[in-house]
Amino acid sequence: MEKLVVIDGNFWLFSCYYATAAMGNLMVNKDGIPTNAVYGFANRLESLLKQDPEYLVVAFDAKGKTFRSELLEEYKGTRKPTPDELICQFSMVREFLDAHHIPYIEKEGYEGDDIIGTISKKAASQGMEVAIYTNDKDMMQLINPLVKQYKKPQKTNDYEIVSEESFVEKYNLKPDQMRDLLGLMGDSADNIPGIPGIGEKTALKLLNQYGTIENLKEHMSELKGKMGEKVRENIELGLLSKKIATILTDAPIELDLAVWKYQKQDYNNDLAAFYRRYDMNSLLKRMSISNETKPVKPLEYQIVDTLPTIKKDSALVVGVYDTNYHKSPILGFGIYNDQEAYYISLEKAIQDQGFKQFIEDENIKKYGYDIKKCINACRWHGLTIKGYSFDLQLASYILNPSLKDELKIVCDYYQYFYLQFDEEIFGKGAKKHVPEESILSKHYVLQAKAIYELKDEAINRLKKDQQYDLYENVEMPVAFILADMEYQGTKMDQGVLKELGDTFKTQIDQLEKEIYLLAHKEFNIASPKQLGEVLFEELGLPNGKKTKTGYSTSVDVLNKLRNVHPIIDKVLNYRTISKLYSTYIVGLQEQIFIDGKTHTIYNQALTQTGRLSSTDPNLQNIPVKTEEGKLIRKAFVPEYDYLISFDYSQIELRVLAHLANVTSLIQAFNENKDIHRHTASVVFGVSEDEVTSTMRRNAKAVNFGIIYGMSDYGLAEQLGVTVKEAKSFIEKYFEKYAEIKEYMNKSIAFGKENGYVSTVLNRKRYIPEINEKNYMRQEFGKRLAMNSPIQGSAADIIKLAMIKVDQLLKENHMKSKMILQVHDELIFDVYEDELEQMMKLVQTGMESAYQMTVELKAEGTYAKNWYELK
DNA sequence: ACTTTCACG
DNA sequence: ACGTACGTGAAAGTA
Repeated sequence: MEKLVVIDGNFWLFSCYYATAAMGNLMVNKDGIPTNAVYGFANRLESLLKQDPEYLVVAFDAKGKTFRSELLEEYKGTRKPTPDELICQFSMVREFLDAHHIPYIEKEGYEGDDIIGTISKKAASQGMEVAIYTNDKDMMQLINPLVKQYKKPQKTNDYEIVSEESFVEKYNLKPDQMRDLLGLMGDSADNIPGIPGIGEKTALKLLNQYGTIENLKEHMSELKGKMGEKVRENIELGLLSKKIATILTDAPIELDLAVWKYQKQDYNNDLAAFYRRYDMNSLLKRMSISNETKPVKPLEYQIVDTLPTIKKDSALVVGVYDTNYHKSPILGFGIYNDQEAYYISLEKAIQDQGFKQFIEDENIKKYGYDIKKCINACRWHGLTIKGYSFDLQLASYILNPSLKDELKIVCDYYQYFYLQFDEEIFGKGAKKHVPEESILSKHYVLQAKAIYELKDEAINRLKKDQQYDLYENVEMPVAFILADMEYQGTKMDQGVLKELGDTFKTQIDQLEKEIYLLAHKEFNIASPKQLGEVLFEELGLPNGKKTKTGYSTSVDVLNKLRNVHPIIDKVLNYRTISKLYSTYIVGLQEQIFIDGKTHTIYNQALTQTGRLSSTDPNLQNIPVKTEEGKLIRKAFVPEYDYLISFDYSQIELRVLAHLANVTSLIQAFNENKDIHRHTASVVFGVSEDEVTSTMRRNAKAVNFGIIYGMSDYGLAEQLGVTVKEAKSFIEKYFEKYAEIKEYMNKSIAFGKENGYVSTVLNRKRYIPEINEKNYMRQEFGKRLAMNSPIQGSAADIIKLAMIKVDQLLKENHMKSKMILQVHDELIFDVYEDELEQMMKLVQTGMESAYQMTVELKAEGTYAKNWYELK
């Protein structure tokens, strides 16, 4: 039997919206447009399509009034206004269906229900089965032996099927009587009155006896008591309600089965474009995984055991299997230029002279994607790649730092759609595996081809945006420096870690016992849920903040309770030590290679501001603020003789002084003053000698706050003062430093106008939030506009410093090595006989990295381990 | 896979 | 009246 699937479009869209919007995390695309409802809709549709429906159509409510509101003014009158974030998705879902080539119907003057009613009646009269996808209980009146309702329960993704049989069983009524039932009992969702005083139970009883409201009217004189009175009084309202609850089955709509016939497509470019436009990457991914015949650029290549002589510049892809490329296998290499295309496996490549000649010839330029990864992965296998001259990842990151790091996504950004996700080739999670060579080789050669073909486009875009200099003369050189730093690694003293770990472990055990004693029970202290229950329910401590899931037990909450109960101090202490133990003792120990060093991975194409980030392990957040945490740093030792560390003094404030051209700040910096003291003296109107420690502390907080685009509330929270006091600090500050106020306003205006802000080296950050309607998001956008140029320019400067210092080290033939970068700090592993010279070179390099109206100042020390530095 | 917490600049 | 400081990564618990 033929089957027609009808989707209640409005119901789906609303339920998808509220299912996720209620969680408070509204999904948006890159431009800040909410997409959650359409995303959910698309997900539901995709899983439905897996069952290959024969005929499929979606029904929507049309704009404007229907006959129902003519009959009853207050119809649907109690509905909350539809949120703006959903309204904008009405047209988006139609755009989605158009892209998907799925037909939909809307008709002025009719609701989606009436459309569904009409077409299910017509289809059933032709002997077709009909499946109506909705949870709306009004719709149950349409059920008959051929028409079934498919309701989606909240939790599962399976549908509950309501057939005529199951309906009768549940209500002891015919589906058609649903109209009478609603007419009698009313419907609060649609604000249909029904007969006041009659609820579901009475209505069912009456219908069992009289069948319809019309028949009830004939016999209503028989009814006794209060109930009889109510019925007689409002029977007309009941009839009107029934009329409103009746779904039309004769709307002017034709069965258009030829159009509704569902045709499965192998690949749909419109849909792919839609998913990309709204950042629905998982759907995009699923779409490409589910089909095998999507267009792939014709590709001819050879799988070779020995590489022929290559003379031309080529794209070179190194097939690194795991995310940590310092210990990952390499599967093989893809090589492409406009005349040749090869794949060679690692095994063959290692033994092949042709391959060796190719990668080591620096005159043959190579183009790659994440060249630092390629270079270092190869080094661990004894292969040296020279002549990498282009990195598509870095180029794309400069063009837009918000791009995701996967090559396929980046290629899509250039409208180059011929690649597959790594996940499609290798699978994910536990199912990740190496595919057969034909698939693998094709993937890598296609990637090489993409890089080769996109190189000029990327460079042209960089030049057009005047960002080529930043790419070519900053990011590219930094990539090579970082490669060396990572490979060089950081020597670890494992004895120190072991000993410190034992101490921490003892302390943890001790604290654990004490906490159990104070709590009168044993529980998992590391579980915020259990801890919250113990503190705020069992011990009855005053609870303040709540999180989405329960009580907040974070430091700032617990700190306020320190004097209330002795358990708090123990818990805080337990937290600190456990953190140190698990993250820094155990975590670091796991990351030490057989050479006794850690080899971190710097992500150079991740942060939105231009900073680096560090993983595996993260060496940019080694404890320093508390004494016990700082002890971890004793484990970081030189491989050679000493460690040197130099850090920029107040680089972000100096950048701000420069960008905003703040005369008095510039002067204070150039006179080498204590900047927070200076600020305090300016803001509080006293001489620098008269600045108290509180004044300095407040000024310092305001100085930091300024960089973050501070709010009075945020500052108050930070300083532990009232919002009013915080506000007056800020006002005074802006009064004294009027240039800063002016600069911030200018930044915001620029961001609004252009959709991005930029740094001293023309690094851009796009800020779609700044033009959103949502107040909170817009404010966030403004803070980004204020903060990003400052944080980003500081990041630019230290990158310049790295290049400069690296150059100085080379010119002076130093054997010492740069090993770490921590945002405003550079750390070196140095030989004793170079110590003095290194101290000078590093300082010079850092201080002369970039010319501003403010001088740059770098301060440094040397020591036998990281703990002793500074 | 997500949330909470906490380490850093 | 809203609800709030910028940028990160790792571990553990929860679902």
